Amino acid sequence: MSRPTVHDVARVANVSLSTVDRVLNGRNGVRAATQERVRAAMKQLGYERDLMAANLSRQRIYKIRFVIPDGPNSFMRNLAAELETHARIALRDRTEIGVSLVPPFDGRALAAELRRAKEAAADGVVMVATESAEVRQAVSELRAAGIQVVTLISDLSASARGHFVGIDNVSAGRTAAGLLGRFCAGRPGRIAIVAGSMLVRDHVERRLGFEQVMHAEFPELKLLPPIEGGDEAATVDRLLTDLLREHPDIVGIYSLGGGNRGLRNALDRAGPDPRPMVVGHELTDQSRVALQDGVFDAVLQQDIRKEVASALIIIRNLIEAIPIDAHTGLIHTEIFLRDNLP
Amino acid sequence: MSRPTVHDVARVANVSLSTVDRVLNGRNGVRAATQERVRAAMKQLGYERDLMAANLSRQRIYKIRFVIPDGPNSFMRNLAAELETHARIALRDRTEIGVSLVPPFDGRALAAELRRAKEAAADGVVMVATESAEVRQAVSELRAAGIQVVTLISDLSASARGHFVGIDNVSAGRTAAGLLGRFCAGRPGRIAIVAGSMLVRDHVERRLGFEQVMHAEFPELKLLPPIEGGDEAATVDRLLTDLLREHPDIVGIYSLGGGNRGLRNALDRAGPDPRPMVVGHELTDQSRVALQDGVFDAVLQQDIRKEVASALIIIRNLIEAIPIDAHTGLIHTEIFLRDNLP
DNA sequence: CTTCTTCTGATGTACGTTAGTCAGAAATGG
DNA sequence: CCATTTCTGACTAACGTACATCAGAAGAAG
Repeated sequence: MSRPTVHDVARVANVSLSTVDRVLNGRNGVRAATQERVRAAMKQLGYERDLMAANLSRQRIYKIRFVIPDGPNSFMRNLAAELETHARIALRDRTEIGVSLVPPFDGRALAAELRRAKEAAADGVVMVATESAEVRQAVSELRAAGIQVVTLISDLSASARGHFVGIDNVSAGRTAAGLLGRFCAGRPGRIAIVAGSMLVRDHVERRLGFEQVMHAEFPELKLLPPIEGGDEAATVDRLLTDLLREHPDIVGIYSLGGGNRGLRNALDRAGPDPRPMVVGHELTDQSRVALQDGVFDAVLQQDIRKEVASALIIIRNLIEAIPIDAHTGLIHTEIFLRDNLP
Repeated sequence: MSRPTVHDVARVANVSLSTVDRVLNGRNGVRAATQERVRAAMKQLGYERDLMAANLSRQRIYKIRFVIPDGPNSFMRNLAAELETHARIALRDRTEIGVSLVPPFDGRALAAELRRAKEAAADGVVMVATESAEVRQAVSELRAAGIQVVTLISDLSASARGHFVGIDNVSAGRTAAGLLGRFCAGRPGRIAIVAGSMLVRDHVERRLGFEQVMHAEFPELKLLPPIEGGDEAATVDRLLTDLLREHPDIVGIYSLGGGNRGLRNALDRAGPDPRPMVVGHELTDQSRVALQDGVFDAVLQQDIRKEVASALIIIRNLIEAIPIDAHTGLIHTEIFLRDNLP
């Protein structure tokens, strides 16, 4: 049996095709009682509109805008590159992808760009969020204008965004602690945390999860307050070099953001005496080499391709009001050791 | 600019719509020279047939058959359940999913079921492979009949399958060794390997990767030959109990298949003296509890939902001869510690 | 140059939906 | 009960492709 069509619905509800169409597309001019009859028929038949036929008919093209941080961060550069290739493929699915770059960790600039997406009449926006009142305000405006918003990689708190696609950053932080704690087994000392900025939620959450498990399971390891390197190699290098000089008893480092090149420089300069164990994030050219050289012991990673693919599926479902499978947006944190590098 | 249509191609190639259609769908009755002109026009315009319109027109429904092992194995039961829910969703994409269960580790039964799928004129088959000449033969027949074949979870060697969806099992084995080796640091002894059957390629590959890294990086740990429990709790229990009695110096266990309930029973019976470290596969109800109780130290896991989703995308692309993104089928091995259980 | 075969073009219908027009029916108000 | 408003039905043309039919053109063979 093939699936029911509008014709079947019309027949069962004892109305004309036009009326079914009016109900289906929320046009006015149908009495409440008749609407009910139509809806009942749809439910009875298990009618689901054929999205392909519908889109074909209405010549629909989904306009999706990605708003992502600019700058030297390798991870974000990979994201931009990934979007390039996706743009071509997505056209097959009637999806047009645009990309805007904004300064990182800058709520105002992000909010301004979001407003621009609104002017451009996008159907949906996918953004790497920075926490700020202005951003939350801009997101509300977008949704009020009927534009769907999905946060990618870094979420917004208490936000009106339709969905989040990315890893569970609290869990990632906990995992990092579980690994780093075990790796440092038997040599108590201090743990340094290198963050990008406490303005982005993913970094905040990773720190939170990390500290939870560290305190609970590895009390012999003392946590230093995080240094904020802005994901820039030079800053990380400088801050970490100072920190290492100040605390010679650092046995482990958790790098929960970018700027890993700076981290490596600082470590190389400090010398290999009792090399601290290092857990980092994001498999980039730098971190991959660092793993192979034994400078990094583990790297936590989110698969950016899968995230982009998920974000596209989710935002299209949001636009079409199709229920979303809870698992679609949940990206697992991958763990790389030297042994399972791809 | 919207994408070009057959009309545009016809205009540019200076032929009629009918001729373009004949070329596009490989019907005969077009001179070679004319075919060339049409193809040139398509390339020049960057024409891509609109799959949605095409499917709408030809009323195509993709018939996909999943052939998976039957039996008490929780992991496979989850897979079956997952397929149930997918079956409903997939209908939206003109995809009809059928499921066949076959006895596990039985090449003959699998081959017979594959032939049945051929009779049923499926468009594609997704199978959890068992290594056997009969199976390879049946797969060849399917492909000769124009039926696409994708292997899921466990691959076929030198096979004619169109694609494999699952984790890199060699890498999974290496990862397991990397973890178990580090966990056993400082207490040399023997390592037990518990497999399901050496007839399925995923188990063979996991063992291979495990032994690679164990020999290379942790030579102080001696590997025992694997026991084959057929993924059945009772058998695993019996074999492992014997093994533990025979070798009191087992410090680590790698369980690369199913039957984890039996493993747990055996361990509980042996008592907690110097509890061996355990790395297992697949997050099921049993293994989750085992992690929480500290009986398991790590669980490697493949996300079956993602695998099913990927398999569907891939087999549809195979059917339509759409190029396949190499990353679509690559499922990452997820690592769960007690700290990052979902 | 004719006859026959092989190509090609023109045309129409269909797929399931959107979206419009217009006439006529039903409900509402007075 | 009539005038007026609000609903409803019948019809039509798209969207991009598939597929069938038939007439006519071009080419090959005689």
